Amino acid sequence: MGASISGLGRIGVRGESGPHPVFESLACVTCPARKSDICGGLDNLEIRDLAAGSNRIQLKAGETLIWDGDVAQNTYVVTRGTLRAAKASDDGRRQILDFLFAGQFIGIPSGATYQFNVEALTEAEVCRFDRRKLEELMAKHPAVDKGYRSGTARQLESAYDHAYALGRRTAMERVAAFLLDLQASACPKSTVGTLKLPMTRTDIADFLGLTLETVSRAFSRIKTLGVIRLPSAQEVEIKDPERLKALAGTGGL
Amino acid sequence: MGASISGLGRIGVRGESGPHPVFESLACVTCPARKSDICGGLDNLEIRDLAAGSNRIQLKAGETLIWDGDVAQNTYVVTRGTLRAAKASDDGRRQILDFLFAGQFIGIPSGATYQFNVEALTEAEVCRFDRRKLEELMAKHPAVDKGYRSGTARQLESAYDHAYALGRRTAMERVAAFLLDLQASACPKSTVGTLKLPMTRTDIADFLGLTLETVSRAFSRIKTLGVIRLPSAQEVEIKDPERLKALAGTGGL
DNA sequence: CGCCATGTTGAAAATATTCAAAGACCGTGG
DNA sequence: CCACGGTCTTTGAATATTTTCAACATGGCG
Repeated sequence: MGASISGLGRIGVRGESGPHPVFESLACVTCPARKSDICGGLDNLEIRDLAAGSNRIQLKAGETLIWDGDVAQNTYVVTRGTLRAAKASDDGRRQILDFLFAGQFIGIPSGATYQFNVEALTEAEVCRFDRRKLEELMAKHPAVDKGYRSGTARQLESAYDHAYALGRRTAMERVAAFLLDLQASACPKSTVGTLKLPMTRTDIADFLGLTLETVSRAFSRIKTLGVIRLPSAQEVEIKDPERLKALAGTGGL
Repeated sequence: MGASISGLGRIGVRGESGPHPVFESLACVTCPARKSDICGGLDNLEIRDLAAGSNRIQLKAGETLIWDGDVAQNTYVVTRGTLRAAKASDDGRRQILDFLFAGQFIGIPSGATYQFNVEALTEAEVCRFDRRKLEELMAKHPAVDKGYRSGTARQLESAYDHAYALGRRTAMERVAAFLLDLQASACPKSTVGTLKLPMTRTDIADFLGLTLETVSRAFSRIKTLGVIRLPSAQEVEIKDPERLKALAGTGGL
């Protein structure tokens, strides 16, 4: 689906090489994240400014983009693949804060350092913006400022929904709601109605505040009820969205 | 502590009356939120712009400032008292997202409507900014823009910490960490080291994703261990902060 | 002084976790 | 091409934590 697009995006911009205005702005024009928060408000001429302040980074599955505690110098827009943002404590516990798909941005520092890790779940590509340059861009282009603001607000809202799920939903409800959220998101799909999960049961558990066994049991249960089908462990076909909503307990929220 | 301050703030600005530049800017100068995100970057001359676009609202304990689903027209800065932001589902479950003390702002809409309630826990006062005027102010004063941005980022970070607590901490750890957070916050104190809780056990439970009984048991347990003292149900004296940190399991996060 | 909301404590029940074992899947190398 | 090893997933049974239900205590306020 994004093969030719990302192919173009990489012309003359291998790995961490510096910006290259003409090709970069071309890359922007065809970028899967072209309509995303930061880039969305600019026209194809204005976007050159943005392209000049950014460059692409290729990530292999498992690679870490952001380390907890690192000095926060960049903000990234995901252009391909899936990443996860997580907090880990040194006793081994982990809480995944969000799964990041194409179009989302990450790296909103409140202080001098990042307070979470970001790792690639699959092969991925991100567009890197230097914070200082990005702030200049925001000052120059109100559309960038506004996009950044509304993107941050959306992330805050999503964090609030997540808090409700973690604090007040049962295991079954969390898993059902998770599948519905994925369906509505930019999560890869094999066909419409069939999700191709880029994350493991452990990842899902760490996102939902459960154990991997509990997640697996919930999947099995929902399958047994005939609400989903599992062609493979990574593929989820939602056969009955209405009943899935009922399982998610989406009664007024 | 804020008696004379809020007294001054109310000169000629009773209830929901309109802005009154001179007195308002005076109110700003002595406002407890003078150094907060939105107002903090401006000098006493520039702040008149802000004062002209804002007005004070008095709230009684229990009053609702924001209704879930309302059109998001305002952003508020808390100038006195304590509020709570929460999501409620119509089956009676509730998740408190944050307790708001003086200096914090609330009402960052990602869409057209608010997605949570905000209610006053105590008698309170907030400063209301019309969203449209606030956006003009952000365009005009980079300091306001920056303050809003960093305030939002801080809220996002706090939401992430909360997600870790809700997803991965035990009941005991959540309660212990909650007390430490309160101690570090603008939560009212009777004396240094003694918190004056403006919220009930039920509120704490709904914030921590627990039941009120579990919260009560955790308080009792921590008291029995000699780590806190409870002069009354609403007062918590932290006798041994180090052991409280240990109970919070703050081992690397 | 007494009422009503708030808080505490106990015992039983429910939910999710932990520990354990076995099965499925994937990629690699023989 | 198939066997092998490792990772991921599923499922079961025992255990732990938290919730639920219930009763009683406390305390602020009319």
